[in-house]
Amino acid sequence: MSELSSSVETEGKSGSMAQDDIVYAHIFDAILERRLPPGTKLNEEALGDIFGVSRTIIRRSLLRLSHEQVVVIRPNRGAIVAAPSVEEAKQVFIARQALEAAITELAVMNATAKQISSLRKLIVLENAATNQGDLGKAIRLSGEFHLQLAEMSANVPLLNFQRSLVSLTSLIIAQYEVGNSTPCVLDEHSRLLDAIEAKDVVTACQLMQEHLEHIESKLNLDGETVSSALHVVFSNVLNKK
Amino acid sequence: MSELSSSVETEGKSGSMAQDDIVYAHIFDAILERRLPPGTKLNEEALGDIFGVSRTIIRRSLLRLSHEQVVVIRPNRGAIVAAPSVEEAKQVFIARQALEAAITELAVMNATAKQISSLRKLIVLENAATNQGDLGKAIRLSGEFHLQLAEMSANVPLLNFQRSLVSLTSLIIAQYEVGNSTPCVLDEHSRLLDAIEAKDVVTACQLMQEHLEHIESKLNLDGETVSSALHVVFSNVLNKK
DNA sequence: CATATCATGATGTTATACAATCTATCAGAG
DNA sequence: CTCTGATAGATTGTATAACATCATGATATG
Repeated sequence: MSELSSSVETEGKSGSMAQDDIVYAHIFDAILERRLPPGTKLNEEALGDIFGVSRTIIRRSLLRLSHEQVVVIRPNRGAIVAAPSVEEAKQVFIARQALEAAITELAVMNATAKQISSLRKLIVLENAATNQGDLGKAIRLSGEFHLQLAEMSANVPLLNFQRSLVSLTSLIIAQYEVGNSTPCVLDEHSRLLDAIEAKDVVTACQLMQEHLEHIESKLNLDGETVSSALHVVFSNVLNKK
Repeated sequence: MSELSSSVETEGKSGSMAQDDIVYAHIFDAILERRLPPGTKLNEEALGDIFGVSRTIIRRSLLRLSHEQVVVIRPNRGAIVAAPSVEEAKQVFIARQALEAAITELAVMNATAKQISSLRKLIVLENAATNQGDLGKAIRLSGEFHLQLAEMSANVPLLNFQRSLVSLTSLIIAQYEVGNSTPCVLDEHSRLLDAIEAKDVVTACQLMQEHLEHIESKLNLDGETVSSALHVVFSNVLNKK
C-alpha cells in the first residue's frame, strides 16, 4: 500500500479515519494509479460487497468523487470513472497554469525547510517508482509532489482546487499519453524545488510553466479505454468473511 | 423567488431538476442571501420536514454544500453554515485574486456579445436591488456577476472553483462587513465590463484587482453571528400538508 | 460550587422495500 | 438475416425504520 498522506491508511492505525474516508481513498487511489481506467463503471452494490459496507457509504464516496470531477454520475445510470474529453483536458491545463503560478509564488514566500526536505524525499520515491517501472505509482507520486507544493502555499482553497486538478490531470495522462514516457521529468521537479528554496520567484514560475507545457506536449488525442474487473482491482481489500 | 440561473427554480417548470437539487438550491440561496447567517445549525430532521423529503436527501444536500465549503459538517455534531475565520477569509481573497486574474484574461478572449449584454442586464438588476435596500439580494446578484464572468472564460474547472470562492466571499462579507455599504461598487462592475468588451486585457485585469481589493478593504475583523429559526427562513417553502 | 451521572436528542450507519429507469435479451416483422 | 419492439432483469433513487454512537444539557452528589 502507499506511503503518503493522500494514500489509503492501514486499517487499524488512524482513529480519525471513518469508513467513509477509507472507501473514498481506496477508490481515489485506484483511479489515480489507473487500476480503474477512465470509463470504468462503478457498481454500488459490488463496491459495497468488496468493502463490506452498505450502499449508503458507497454512494457518499461516489458523490464526493463526483464533486472532484474524478467520477461522473449519470442520473439513473450509475457512476463511471471520468473520461475527460480533449476539450476538457485543454481546459484543465489552462486552469493548472493559472493555479500553479499562484501556488508557486506563494510557496516561495511560505515554504519551510521541513516542507522542502519532505519534497526532496518525495522526489526520491518518484525516481524509484519510475525506475521500477511502476508507472501508476509514479503518476500518483508525481501528483503528490504538486499537491505538497500546494500545501506550501498555505492556502486552503488553492489546495482544494489543486487536488481536483491534479486528479484530473492523472486521468488525462491515463487517457492521452503516448508511449510509456515518465509522467514528469524528474529533473524538472528537482530544479523547480531548487528555485523555490532559493526564493527565486521568477525562475520558479518560469520552470513551473515549462514543466506543465512539457507534460501537455507529451499527450496524444486518442485514448484507448481498458476495462477491468472491480474484484481484481480491489483484491487487496476484499471483505474477509 | 429569484430570477437567475443559480437561483431556485419554480417547482413545476424544469424537468431536469431533482428534489436533490431543489433542496440544495434553496439552502444555498438562503445562505448567500444571509437568511441563514454563518454559524446557523442545520438540523437534518427539521429540514426534512420543511422540504417534505427524507433525511437521505437532506444529508446529500448538506454533503454537497460542505464540499463547496459553504457548510461545515462536524462529525457527530451536525452541519452548520460555515463561519470563515479571519485567516480563512484572507486566504479566500488571495485565491480569488489569482483566479479572477486568469478568468478575466480568458473572458477578454472568449466573451460573446450575447454574454456581455446579459451581464449588462445583471448590473441593472444589481442596481435595483441595492436601491431597494435588499442587501441580501444585492450580494447574491453581485456574486452572480462574478460567476457569469467565469462562464465567459469557457473553462469548467475555473467556473467550479469560482462558484466555491464566490459563495465563501458572500459568507465572509456577511460576517465581517462594516456598516451597510453596497456589496460591490456598481460602477466598478460596469467599467470592468467595458474593458472586457474593448478587449483591453491590461485594464480589465487592473480593474478586477482593484475591485477585489476594494471589497476586502471594506471588511472588519469582528463579526457578530445572528441565529435564526429554520422555519421562519424557509416559510416560503413549508411542506403543504 | 464543582464534578459526575444520566436522560434526551441528534447523527452515522445499516437493512429493507419499492418505484422509476436503464439494459440486455429475445421474438417477430420485414 | 437484420432491424425493431417488447419484455424481464438489474440498477439506481428515495423513503423508512431501527439502532449504535456521540453530544448536550439537566440533575444529582460530593
